Amino acid sequence: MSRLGKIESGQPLADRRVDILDAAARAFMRQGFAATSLDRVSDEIGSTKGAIYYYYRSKSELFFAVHRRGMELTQAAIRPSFDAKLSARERLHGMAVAHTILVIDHLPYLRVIAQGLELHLLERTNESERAELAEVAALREANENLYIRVIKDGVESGEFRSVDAKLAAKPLLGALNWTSRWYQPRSGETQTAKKKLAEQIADFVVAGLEKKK
Amino acid sequence: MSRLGKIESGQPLADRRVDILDAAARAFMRQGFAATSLDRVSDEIGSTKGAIYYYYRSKSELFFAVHRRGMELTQAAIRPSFDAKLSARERLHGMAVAHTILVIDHLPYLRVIAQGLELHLLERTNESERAELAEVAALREANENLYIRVIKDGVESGEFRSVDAKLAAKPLLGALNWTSRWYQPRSGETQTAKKKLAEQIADFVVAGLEKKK
DNA sequence: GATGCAACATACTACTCGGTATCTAGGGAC
DNA sequence: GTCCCTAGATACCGAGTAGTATGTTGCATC
Repeated sequence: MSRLGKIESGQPLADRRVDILDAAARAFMRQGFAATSLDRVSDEIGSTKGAIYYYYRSKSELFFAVHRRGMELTQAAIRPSFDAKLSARERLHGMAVAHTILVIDHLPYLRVIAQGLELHLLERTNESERAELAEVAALREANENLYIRVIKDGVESGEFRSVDAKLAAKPLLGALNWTSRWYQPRSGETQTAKKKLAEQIADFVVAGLEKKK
Repeated sequence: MSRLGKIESGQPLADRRVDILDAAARAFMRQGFAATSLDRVSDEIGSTKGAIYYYYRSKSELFFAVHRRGMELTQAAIRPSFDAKLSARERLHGMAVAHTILVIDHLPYLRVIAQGLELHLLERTNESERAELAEVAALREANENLYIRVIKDGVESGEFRSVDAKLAAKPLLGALNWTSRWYQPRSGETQTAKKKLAEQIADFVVAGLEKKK
């Protein structure tokens, strides 16, 4: 069997890749890129560095993979509300709720991407890493663009104040992403409790744009 | 004296301390704590590691000093508006404007504290570092409390929606702190341009709390 | 003009960690 | 039962770096 494919008895290869990625996300969340050692990451799955290097070619490739996964999760979470046939206000509200619940449910990935790719990676990298970096940046931009577009829609429809959508998206995303920094997972938190929290944050960002009337 | 430094009777010692702190803030901003080497920091002021260790006892002490300075700057920036005898709405607006302008004017310090103290420092530290960490956390809380109190005031006066002030402060601070992540210094940016940007962000966070009427 | 101290510079040590090269268990295929 | 490939484990190296121990320079004071 060639690269990533399953064969009988489950999908061992894909599973191990995911195990490693999850462990890396947790480690990067807690300690950041530089302070995280691959020995620690492999310890967490009861394995050694050899396992990681079997699936990933370098530490930074693993880091980028965490970022990409986080971005894709985000896109998947907010897309449906963005595409819904509703008012801009309701679409934005739905995006913000979904975004916040995503942060809660996938905290390691979302906190890592909220921390950002550390900039020194930009400087001394080879060509392939530079390409991955560009890809991750493009994914980030794609997510941001969904918010920019819905803000524009709301301005044009008269639901929102007359703001510069690109600029307005910044504090809006800040409010949402910040959740990954202060939220502490509560064991046994109900789905309704999560949703209530998400609604309050969504109310805040939507109200920040709405016209007073 | 050989190196650039004191000439006559100024406060050479305090100046050098500030030089080092500024260089450290810039380095920590760009690369984070773990990836920043003290050799690099000292290079930036045309000096060597010996100079740093003359003024600071460890790398983490230097890191904490950057944090403390950032917190103190923040407190100093938002205090006046908090204390002003105005409506809660106007006080919060003033705080947010001052906060944002501070971020722009002291980006290295503010971005470092927005990144947060990396959590692995919490784990394996000695007693004195633990104490400094507690102090920095207290300063952070003090700043957040100013926002919480003004939100409460606004709720009680009926200017703001009936929100949980502690919870509402989170996305609000996220919107403000996020500026340190996306803002790129423009050489020759005018004071009015900065203020215009700050006003728009302040409008957003205030509107997020206000009652529609 | 010898002494003392402040303000560093220099040299060195101990240790961590990314990456690599090599080894190995185990399960199909024949 | 031999081959062989997958999925790692183990051992190792070299670079980078926090912290330290010691050297050095210039000014101030007597």
